[in-house]
Amino acid sequence: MGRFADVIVDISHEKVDRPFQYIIPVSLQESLEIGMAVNIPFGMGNTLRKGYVIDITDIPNFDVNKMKEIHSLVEQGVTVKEDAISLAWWMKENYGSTMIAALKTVLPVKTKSKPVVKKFLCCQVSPELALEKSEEFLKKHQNAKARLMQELATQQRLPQLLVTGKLHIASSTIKSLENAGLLSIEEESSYRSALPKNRDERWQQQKKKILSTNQQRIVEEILQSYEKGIRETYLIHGITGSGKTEVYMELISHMIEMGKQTIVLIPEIALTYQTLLRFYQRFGDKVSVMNSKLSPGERSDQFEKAKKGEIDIMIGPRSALFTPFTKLGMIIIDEEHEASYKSETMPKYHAREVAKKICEMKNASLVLGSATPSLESYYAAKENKIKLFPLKERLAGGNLPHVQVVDLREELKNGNRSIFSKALRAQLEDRLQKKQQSMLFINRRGYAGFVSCRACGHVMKCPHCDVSLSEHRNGQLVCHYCGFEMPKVTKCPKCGSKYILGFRAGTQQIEELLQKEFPTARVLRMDADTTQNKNSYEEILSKFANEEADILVGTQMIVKGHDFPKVTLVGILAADMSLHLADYRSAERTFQLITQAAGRAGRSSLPGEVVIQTYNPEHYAIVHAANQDYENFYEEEISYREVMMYPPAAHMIAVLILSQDELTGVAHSKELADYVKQTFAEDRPYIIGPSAANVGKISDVYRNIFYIKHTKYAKLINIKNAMENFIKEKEWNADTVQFDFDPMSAY
DNA sequence: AGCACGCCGACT
DNA sequence: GTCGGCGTGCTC
Repeated sequence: MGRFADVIVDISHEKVDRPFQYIIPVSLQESLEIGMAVNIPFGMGNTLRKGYVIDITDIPNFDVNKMKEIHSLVEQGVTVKEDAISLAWWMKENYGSTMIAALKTVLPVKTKSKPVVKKFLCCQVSPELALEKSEEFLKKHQNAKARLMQELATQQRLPQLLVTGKLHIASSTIKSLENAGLLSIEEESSYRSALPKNRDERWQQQKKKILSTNQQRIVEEILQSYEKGIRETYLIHGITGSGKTEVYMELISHMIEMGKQTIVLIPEIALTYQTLLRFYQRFGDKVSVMNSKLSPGERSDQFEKAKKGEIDIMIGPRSALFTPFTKLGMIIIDEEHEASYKSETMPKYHAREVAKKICEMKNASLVLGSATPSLESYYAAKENKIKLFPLKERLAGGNLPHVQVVDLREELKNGNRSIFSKALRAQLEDRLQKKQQSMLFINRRGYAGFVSCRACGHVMKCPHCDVSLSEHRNGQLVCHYCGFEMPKVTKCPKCGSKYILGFRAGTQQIEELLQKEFPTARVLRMDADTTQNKNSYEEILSKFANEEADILVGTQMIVKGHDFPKVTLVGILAADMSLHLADYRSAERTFQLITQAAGRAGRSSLPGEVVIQTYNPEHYAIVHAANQDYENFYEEEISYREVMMYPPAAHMIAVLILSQDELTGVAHSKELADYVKQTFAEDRPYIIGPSAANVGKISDVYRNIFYIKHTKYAKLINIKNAMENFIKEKEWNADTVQFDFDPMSAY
């Protein structure tokens, strides 16, 4: 037992992102272990802060006379296990983040990112009085206060992050205004439980289904090599409706028989009542569910259960990966191509890669499944790095749908300006007569409900971000990036015209048009607007499943994992909407979206029909999606990636420079890119940029971006480390630099 | 992140 | 002179 402890302080800031050494008091000599949460006196005021012990040693690295003692253990603190610390370290190294950010990611029980506790500054006086106060402060040369009051005059409620970021306003200033009664600080959080409280008879346990020979073969092969002690990665390429979930469940039940535990990752959007139901029916109380909206208490309960071995299966989104199972046997990642497996906050890790690492550490196997595998996984399969299992038949009764591609340019030539092509309208008519159901899917990426002036073209934009405001149902104009809100305008601020209107969100417009063209049809709509309350998502789906509607209109969210046997027609209205984003994955994403949407049709003995409407019928993503031909899509897409040096053929880091000041942001990004160019000239990295990011400003923070491409991932890590040092030496205090390895989308 | 120190302008 | 806000630097 050593005398000193290396502690990482719970402050996410590069400046304090290093171990601080503390003396272990006699009272803790016996009990202190690596990974424990401790209270430590920190800074000149010796304020007690939380920290994590990452090492215990006898060698002091700091003047022992100046060293402080650990104050105490954190009551009910979560201890990070040693493997979790080394995992955090691995993530910090591979993705570039602070150690504490990595630790908190690995330690999901803590008040991690999601349990949205947002702080708001609320103005306690009228806007007029606030302006008055602002001028008063200005006269007294109290600039910071004046700026803040001015801001509060225009907006009653400000996110605290915006204030501290935008105006460099120190916490002391906020505090003194709070004490003066001019503002108050409100905290906001939203929680919801994943599991229904009252479970009806459907939650009874059910016996397993009989597997097809194909399914059985996959299960056996994986289990046989598992029993031989072989741990590898498997990719199940199962077309929609081929029964991948049955394979997972069979694998899990064998894991349970062997006394092993399983983590099942599912994209958050697919984590629905029905999915959970299936797992509960099979495994009962051995299953637990993670959900980003669970309260910290509920989360901690779940992990406590997992640690004690009271459950054998954890189902959840990305964060469920860090379930502290002691006897982990397998990690299953369903829909492994989903973009939501990539974290958007630092460290920007990919669940697939971290899962691989966890499997190596804990001696477990990794199973990936998808109808449209990511290029990454399929590439690895082709290179024999992972084992591929195709699952090419639909289960009994289901046949692949017939697909028809409609060229919208032709429709226009023939004078059809409506959203519905002639073919689609005829098909809808037909289904209504036959009393079968249809689904209409709109690819809504990049379609915001923005407000613009019909006279001069002026678009209402957020004053703090480089994005247009969207109109909400309550009439407020809202910024989706920073939460800025303002009342609806009736007059164009630029030209004074009163013809300033919001472009209705796509789905709503389609719903109205459907009602007009098919007055007898019962239409349900599902999008971000109609699924705001807790259960509305389930309500809409079960209404549709009970055939209380003929047509379901929706966005991305309707294509996920639901079986509606009576659906025989799927219409994809704007298939190429996502094709022209400046983004190397746009073809892949379009292919996936169309394939998944098309897979909704013909899930029973009734034949299915899919109508794809597009302006680019000859684009390979659309052609191959129409043929449900993954293989050829892959070949074409991978050769493009190879030529262009995009992942997975090569690797790439996106370097995002966030700055308070526009000009220094541009200067720093250029400086950093030049540094890489010069220092690593002989490694010949391929550098794109720097330039302003797509969204050039969020919450008054300017965003500049450049990309570095190289065939060797390890080389990119070297470059990242060098950049980190460069930034540290340059002391760019006002800037933050974020790294994103093999990004999922353009910045 | 948050606390203390020190600079600098305003007021006695 | 001195009071007090605001920026800067440091934290085992």
